[in-house]
Amino acid sequence: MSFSLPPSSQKTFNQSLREKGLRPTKQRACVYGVILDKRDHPTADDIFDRVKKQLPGTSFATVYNCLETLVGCGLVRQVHMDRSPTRYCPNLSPHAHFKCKNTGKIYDIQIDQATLARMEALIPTGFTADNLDLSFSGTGLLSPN
Amino acid sequence: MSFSLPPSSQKTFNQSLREKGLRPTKQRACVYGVILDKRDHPTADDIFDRVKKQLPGTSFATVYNCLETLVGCGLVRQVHMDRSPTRYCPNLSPHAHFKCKNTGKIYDIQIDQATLARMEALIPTGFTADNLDLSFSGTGLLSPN
DNA sequence: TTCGGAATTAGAATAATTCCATTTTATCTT
DNA sequence: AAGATAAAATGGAATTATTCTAATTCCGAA
Repeated sequence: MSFSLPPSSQKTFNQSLREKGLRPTKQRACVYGVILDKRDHPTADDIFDRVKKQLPGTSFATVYNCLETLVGCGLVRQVHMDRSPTRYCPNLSPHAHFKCKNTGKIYDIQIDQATLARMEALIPTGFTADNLDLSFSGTGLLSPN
Repeated sequence: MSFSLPPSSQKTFNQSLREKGLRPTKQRACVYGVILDKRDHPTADDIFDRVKKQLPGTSFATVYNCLETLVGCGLVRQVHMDRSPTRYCPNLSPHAHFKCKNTGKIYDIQIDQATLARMEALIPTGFTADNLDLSFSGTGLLSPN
């Protein structure tokens, strides 16, 4: 029925899906699990590899389906940097992303409430945003050049 | 030699390319021209169609090559919204983008200096950003639902 | 005016993602 | 508990934006 998720995540997982009338399948749990487990902003490809170790029969399409479902439930978020492959992130608090051009590594950067408010204030009247994306690219700590 | 660009843009165009030891070819001028002409954040595809009207022999690869060159010279900027096709924009002042989910239209939103400074202040010490992207998605003016 | 590197071209190749038709599974009903 | 039914998973083909490659053309300097 379910899969090896830490108990509190398990509960959130079941609830979020059930709220939308969706089934908490083992594939969905597994995908969610690997995203929670190693918070390195994996791509669908990375996730596929990790999921296959636990559920060998899983197909690529299923990984994409599960990811779409999890995003739809608000359990994970997509991270887009330029047109590189979509990455997935279980951090639901308001945060920006920083991509190091040397290492390719992506860092979460928390956004404080005041700065968030200022950014939202940029939106002209009459427009309603349901999504905000802030990202930086450059060089991170310990990166030469 | 060159192409139909407004005189002041023509000058910027020639200078920016020459600074990098690149040639101001007619294809490059034409691509730059269509981006300046209709500031609707066109995709490479849109640009290809518009360029072909003026220079029928132009290939897709050339459009991509020219765009890459223009971006490299700082004459135009890429706009990325999720994983939809890259769009191009000649607005070089600090601005965010708002994409209306109903119409697909993209709007420029100016970013004031104070807000820009706050966003830059989010970057942790030791990190150096050479690029900042802020984008919103939601519903724009006059969009039903 | 000729040479050499830069730019352009057409088409093939790649990579991420989505689609489709079929099979399997979970849940609901009895 | 068994069967019905709708949802989910599967494998492979298809799509789409973009990049690559190899051959040709062009421009600018000597």
